[in-house]
Amino acid sequence: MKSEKISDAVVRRLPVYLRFLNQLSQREVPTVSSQELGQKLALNPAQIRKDLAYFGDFGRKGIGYDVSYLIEKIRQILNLDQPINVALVGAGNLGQALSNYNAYLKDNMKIVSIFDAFPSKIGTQINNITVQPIEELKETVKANNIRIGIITVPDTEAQRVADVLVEAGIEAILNFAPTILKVPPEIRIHGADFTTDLLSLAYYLEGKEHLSDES
Amino acid sequence: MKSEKISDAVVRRLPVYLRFLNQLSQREVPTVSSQELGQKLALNPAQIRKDLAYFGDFGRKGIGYDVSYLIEKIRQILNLDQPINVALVGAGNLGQALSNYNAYLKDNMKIVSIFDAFPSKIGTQINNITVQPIEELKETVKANNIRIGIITVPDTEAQRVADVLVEAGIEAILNFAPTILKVPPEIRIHGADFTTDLLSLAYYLEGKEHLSDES
DNA sequence: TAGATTGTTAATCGATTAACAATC
DNA sequence: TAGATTGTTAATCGATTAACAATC
Repeated sequence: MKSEKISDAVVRRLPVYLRFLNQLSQREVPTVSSQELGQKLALNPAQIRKDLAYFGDFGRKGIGYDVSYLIEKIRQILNLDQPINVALVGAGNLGQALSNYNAYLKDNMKIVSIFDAFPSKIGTQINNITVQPIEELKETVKANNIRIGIITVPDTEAQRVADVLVEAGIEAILNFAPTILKVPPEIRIHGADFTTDLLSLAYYLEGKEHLSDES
Repeated sequence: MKSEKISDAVVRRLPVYLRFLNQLSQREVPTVSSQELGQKLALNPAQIRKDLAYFGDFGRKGIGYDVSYLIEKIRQILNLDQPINVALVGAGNLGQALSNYNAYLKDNMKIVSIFDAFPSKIGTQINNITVQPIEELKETVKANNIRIGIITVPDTEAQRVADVLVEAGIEAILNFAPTILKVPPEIRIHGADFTTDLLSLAYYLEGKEHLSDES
């Protein structure tokens, strides 16, 4: 076990491990090797061992990793052994989809409040949560111990919403708007803009060569 | 201009450049420097110049990049100078959100068909597109020159859908299901699972130290 | 004991950044 | 001409992978 700084690349693989381990657990598989994990997750086994070894000696030589134990450990590392409250800002189509999509519920994460700026949205119910005006965000975040904010507003509003979230004391933001947001360095922010993903896929389409002008 | 292989990291930045350039274009800004791009996009200017130089000499020394010209070039590189048809598989909440979210329309990408396995969904209209059964996917993809597939079905169905898309001759897949899909190497696949993003954010929350057992 | 598999060091690979001559 | 900024090479940095002693 080292105490080097952990790179984001490593951290982002942890939920991937966790998800697959949960599947193994359901099937009551007792142990798993880095070999098998690597095969199923399309990762190098050495990388998996190294990732896990940053946090502790979780495996047993000659045996592999105990599935239940590793799940418990990864959940601890990711702070998922405590409930984490999330606020969603933007009750449009995407926001509604995310709030319905409660897959992270079992991981102790829960959207507890939803905000919108549009008057016609305010007061409506989404999954038993009443949509509140953004003016109430700060107070609600503090009162409900909300630590993560999800931004699903139009890109023109995203920076303003980010500012409000930061002011309210949120610690991390998942931003679905296609804009680079400016936040203080202590706030963790991940971009989740799928239009970027989709457009970049077009690069790989065949049938048209990328020739320079002077060809 | 080189003809090295272009890394995916570079390709994924191109849509980010494009998006910001489009904003500049709307404001009728004539030219932009790598310096300014870097500042606004939180990237190193040298990296931006290097990224662009892979594809051609688009800038002018002492001046910067002509906004309109660079937009045109990046669109060509990304194959966005031709219309690209997209199929969406999974007409649930997320799928509906994506199909409403027509931000990529202006980039020549268009969802032209929507598929679902659930009988109650089939025949319903989403944004003027009639939801079809997955059985019709192969034929429709071929008939409509659909080249990209978006998967928004439950993870248990994702691999099966991917197989159908591949068999239908799709060239690239954007997968929102939280599973690692197996596809032939010539198929480009990007994962867009936001639960991974969200869970990894929890790692960065303060207030609980990651101590080893023997501390 | 023999086979399997970890944790970790060293080697490799690739991506980012700095620096600067060329030139608008 | 002086200032700005590119394109590109070289230097740096960081992440991935290979290899293997330790050991279950």
